[in-house]
Amino acid sequence: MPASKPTPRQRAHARTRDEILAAAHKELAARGADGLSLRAVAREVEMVSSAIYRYFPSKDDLLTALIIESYDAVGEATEQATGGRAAYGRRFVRGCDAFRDWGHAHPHEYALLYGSPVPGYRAPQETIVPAARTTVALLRVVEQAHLEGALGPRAPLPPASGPLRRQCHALSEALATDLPEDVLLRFAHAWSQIFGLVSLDLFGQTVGTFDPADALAAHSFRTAATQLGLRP
Amino acid sequence: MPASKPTPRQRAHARTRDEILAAAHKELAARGADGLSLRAVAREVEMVSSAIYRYFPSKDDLLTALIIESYDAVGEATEQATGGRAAYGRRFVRGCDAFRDWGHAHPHEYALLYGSPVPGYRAPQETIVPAARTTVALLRVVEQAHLEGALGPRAPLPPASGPLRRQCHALSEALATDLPEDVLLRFAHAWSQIFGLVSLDLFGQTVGTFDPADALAAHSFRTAATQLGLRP
DNA sequence: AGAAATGCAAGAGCAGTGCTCTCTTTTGTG
DNA sequence: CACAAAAGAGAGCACTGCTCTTGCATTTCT
Repeated sequence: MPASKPTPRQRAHARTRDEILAAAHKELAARGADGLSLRAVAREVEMVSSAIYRYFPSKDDLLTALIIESYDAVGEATEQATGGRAAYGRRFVRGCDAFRDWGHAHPHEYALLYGSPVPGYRAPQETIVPAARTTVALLRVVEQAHLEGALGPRAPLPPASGPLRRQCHALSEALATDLPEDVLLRFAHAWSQIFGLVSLDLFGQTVGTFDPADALAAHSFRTAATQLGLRP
Repeated sequence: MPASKPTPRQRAHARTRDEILAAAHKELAARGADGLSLRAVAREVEMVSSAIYRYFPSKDDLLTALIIESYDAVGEATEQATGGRAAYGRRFVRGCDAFRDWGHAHPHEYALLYGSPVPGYRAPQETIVPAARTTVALLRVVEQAHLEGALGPRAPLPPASGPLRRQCHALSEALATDLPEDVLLRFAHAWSQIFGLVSLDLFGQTVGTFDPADALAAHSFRTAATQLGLRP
């Protein structure tokens, strides 16, 4: 039973759902994740609060829909940025920049996705795939570089423990990639660094040190690319 | 006007304040930052909710007190771990482990300190110093190693832009350290990586990849230490 | 075309929240 | 010991998520 025939009723339902979602996004951007009030959303779309429950069984479900949309947005942005024909190092850095820029443009969404988990909220299965898009976009750049033999010299890495090597192996299979273990590890570290920097920046942890963090971010991303063996 | 003579009344006030704070900590640990309800705290200490306001003017002030306590706790833990006479690389890694362990032991506190900023809450000035303790503890290890000339070889770094060099310079003065610019930058990257990894882990961003993240964490911290030129 | 089924919005209401105000009780101190 | 200051109690306001019932509109079937 695919969308063989969207009845007028279904169309109306979907349209209202989208309206609610748009209003919720607006609220989220304006007031943040826990300032997000179902009643405020209801006011925005000129409905009574209880009517929202016809479209989203609970606030968590509304939140989930928002999270998925946001993951897709940031994933899309990063994918876009990593495309093109530039050198792999450049594409990687551009992807990082896109990630950071998106965060700056949507701080509340970023906080929702990458910040403290909302208490009582358990991320459902369907968020996992969109959540991975950003990371995978960056990883694909490294993968392409590796496949073309364009990966330059890298500093030696400490030896990996048994469990860690097993996780790398499992991850390789899950991602259907044949990146060598050490590249995978380097990528994990690079992603930690990138994510850490952007989070420190957006969560206000850089005040009094590297604030604004633009210059540090540029240097950090470039360093990460270099450590991965990506050439500019 | 220092605490020249704490009157019985002041003592009682301080005692009650501490009780409230302890109860709030308990609530925070149990239910998380926005599950933290003033009324629940009041119930815990067997007071009526309005009575709390004699001790904390608002929920934000209570939160601030909690934040400072928590920053001090994690800072203390990290400082402890970086002490001793072991090699600098070991001490650094131990500090990282302590940071991560504290986060695992107090996930809600970690989220409060390092996660999404609580909406509407603006961290007051007095949180800045305790907030820096953890980072400074790790930095001091690097500093000591540098002073003793024990900093080993490091991979080359991309060139730093003008603004970045200025920030490094200002930071050096603020920290009263004479670490060279490149070491400061490497430290910033290392801290980003450490922080990023712990946050990814604690915020559930590693599911399906490196989960549990213990092995990756160990490798990450070791790598960070190596990149800083710290010898095990 | 008329009747039945269905989706939908509205409204009231519950239990909870932060916070303010007033009033009474306790308690340390001149 | 009397009194003023501090602490606690309680009611109340505006808000929250969520549930349930009640009419109304629209679609679908006969």
